Amino acid sequence: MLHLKQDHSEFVVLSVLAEGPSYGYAISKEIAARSEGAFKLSASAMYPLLTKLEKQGLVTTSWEEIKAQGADPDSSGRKRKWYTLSTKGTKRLAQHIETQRRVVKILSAFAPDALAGGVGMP
Amino acid sequence: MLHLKQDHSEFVVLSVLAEGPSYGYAISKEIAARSEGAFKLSASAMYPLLTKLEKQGLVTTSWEEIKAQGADPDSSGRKRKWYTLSTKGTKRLAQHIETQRRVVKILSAFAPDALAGGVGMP
DNA sequence: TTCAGATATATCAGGTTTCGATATATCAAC
DNA sequence: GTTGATATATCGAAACCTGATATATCTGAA
Repeated sequence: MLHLKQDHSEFVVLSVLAEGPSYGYAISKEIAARSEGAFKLSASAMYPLLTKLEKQGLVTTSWEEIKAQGADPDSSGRKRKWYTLSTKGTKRLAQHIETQRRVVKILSAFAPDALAGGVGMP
Repeated sequence: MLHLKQDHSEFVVLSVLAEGPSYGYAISKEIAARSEGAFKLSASAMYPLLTKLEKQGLVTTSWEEIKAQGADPDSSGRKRKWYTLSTKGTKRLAQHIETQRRVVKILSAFAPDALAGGVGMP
């Protein structure tokens, strides 16, 4: 299982948010699901990262109160913080994709036999 | 220009050493050359990394005295530290290549249109 | 009904890594 | 002689990741 870091984390989170708003816990699960368990973004890495994205204006946020079925209307319930990709975030994602392409292409120059044909080939 | 970090740095350095022994400064230049200037591994990242590789037994080292043409035979001259890939290092490089393949493959699941076909395609 | 496990967010200390600056010293070329 | 390239290395500041910890709620099985 590969622990995501820095660039990959940001790319993957923005990528998930590109399909619609989501929140920390769900993003974490989505990453594990889409990577078939190969990628892991831990909670202690996730939340600081989301805060950073918010500060940079790549996402906007809003809180949701989660009421249980038949719960006391006055009870506070659980809270859920939704993250929505901003225009700036969309642009950043495009940059990440372009960078990733470049990196993969150049890395293949350091291991031609092994990496060439490694992606998108039949 | 992309600054290499952690995993990529190690992979690229081992990859260069796989073609024969080399030394810090030359490795740095080789990386810049092979990536057409796109990758940069700074000296302050290079030397700690090489020391780490040595401690892990992935490379073996030896010092060379560089004498200038017609220089005083007693002068100390410059020193050059050669790094040679060990058997363990060769195995590690193979692991890196395999990991890199996996990562690229899985990342493409997060940006299918953009990354699929990005490497090794006509 | 009780209790474990999942949901949900967040912070902290500790360790690693990276960057930019700095240091030292030799060599080649002009 | 003086600039720029060669060559290795360390330092402090900053950024980052991990594992642990904290808090609190909801769901489902025993």
